[in-house]
Amino acid sequence: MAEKELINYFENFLKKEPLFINKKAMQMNYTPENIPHRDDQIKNIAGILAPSLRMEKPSNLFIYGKTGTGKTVSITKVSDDLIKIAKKNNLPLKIVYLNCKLKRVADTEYRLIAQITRELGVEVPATGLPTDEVYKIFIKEIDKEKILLILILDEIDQLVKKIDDGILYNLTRLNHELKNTEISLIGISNDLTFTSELDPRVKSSLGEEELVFPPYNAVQLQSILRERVNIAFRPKAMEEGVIEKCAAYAAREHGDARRALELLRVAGEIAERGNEIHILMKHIDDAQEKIERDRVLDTISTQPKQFKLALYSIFSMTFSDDKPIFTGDIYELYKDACIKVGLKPLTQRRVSDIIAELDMLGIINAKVISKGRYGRTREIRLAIPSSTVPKVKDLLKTGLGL
DNA sequence: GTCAATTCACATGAAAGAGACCACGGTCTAGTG
DNA sequence: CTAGACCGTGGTCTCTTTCATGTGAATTGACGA
Repeated sequence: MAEKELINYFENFLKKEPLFINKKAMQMNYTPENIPHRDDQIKNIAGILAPSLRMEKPSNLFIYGKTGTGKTVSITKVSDDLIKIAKKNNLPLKIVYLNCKLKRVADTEYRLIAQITRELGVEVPATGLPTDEVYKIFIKEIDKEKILLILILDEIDQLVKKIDDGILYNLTRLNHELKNTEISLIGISNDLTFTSELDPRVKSSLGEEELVFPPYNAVQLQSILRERVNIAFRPKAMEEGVIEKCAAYAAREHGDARRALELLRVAGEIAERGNEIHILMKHIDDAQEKIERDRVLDTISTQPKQFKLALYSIFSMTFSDDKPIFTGDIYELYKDACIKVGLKPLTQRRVSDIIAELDMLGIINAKVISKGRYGRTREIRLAIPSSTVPKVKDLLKTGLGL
């Protein structure tokens, strides 16, 4: 770019009215003033938690709902307000919110307890201590004076999937050991069938109250989007029908409001970068593609080397609809690739697991089929658009030093 | 032709090992008065 | 005498390996029509 052009570009940039006026409102961790279409649920939660203000232990609560149905916003809203009131009246009420899905934060029993203790203001080493030692520290900390602790465990299904439900049992039973303090648990789960796999004892004590967050429909999504758009964008920033389209896209994905907001935000960013005055319909499509591509590239780049190698082997196969590929083929290719890179190949057992995990990540589709006399194996197909394959391959090549 | 047994090529489970990371307590060392 | 360096022990956590068991339908082969 020539000198003059660049200057012009910057000047134009400055002159141009920005699309966003408050981008924060479109970001995920933003808690809006209003949460539309969730009045009933919020009232419900408030009603259940309200006794805590009188220092009575609220019932344990269980909240279900698919992703992006407003569970987390609702609960943070209620707990924020609750804390405000408690502070004003000098009540010893504490609320700890934890997301169990976050890797290396709360995905094991040790780390969960350690993290809660940290939230309460006591430093605990990240590792090195026996688990019951951490329990002791935790108990000592909360039980030294009379407080009421409300523990919110988001994505609790992940926790139970990774460990077992013994930890929940321990937590519910903790109240018996505490002299001063009482603990209430709030579990949030994306998986509606979650409790059926729980130990009946845990199930009954945890699910004293239950609440379901139904998915938003397209009309509700529209009004949510409108509300946020008014805060985030300057007036008349988008073409007619853009919001409707966003809502429709997200409604197709089981009414995920988070998705809808992200879509609109990315569309805005694309429009801004393209020097457009309005967000157009086509920006939504571009955004959809970009989000998907970024997701894939992001998940792949954070995978360990062996995963990349396995994936590279998969992508080295030629895909066609009439000739699917199987685990055995991949493993042969994978072994060759290992030798090329100078890595010790893993066993087939492990590679089998890796393929299953890549399937979970949505990068490939691996279906277990039986070929009768010719054995049982996974039939592997691509789950990403073929247009992104070259990009992924490049990423893998540089990542592996091929 | 029919039906049960066989067989393949992995899937799936459980258990245990390796190696990284870390805290704690005890011992050693060097610097200080 | 004491603060800090340096070990050994014991703990968690992730990634793997090893060993064992499971599995669904194409194939096979016996059997009867």
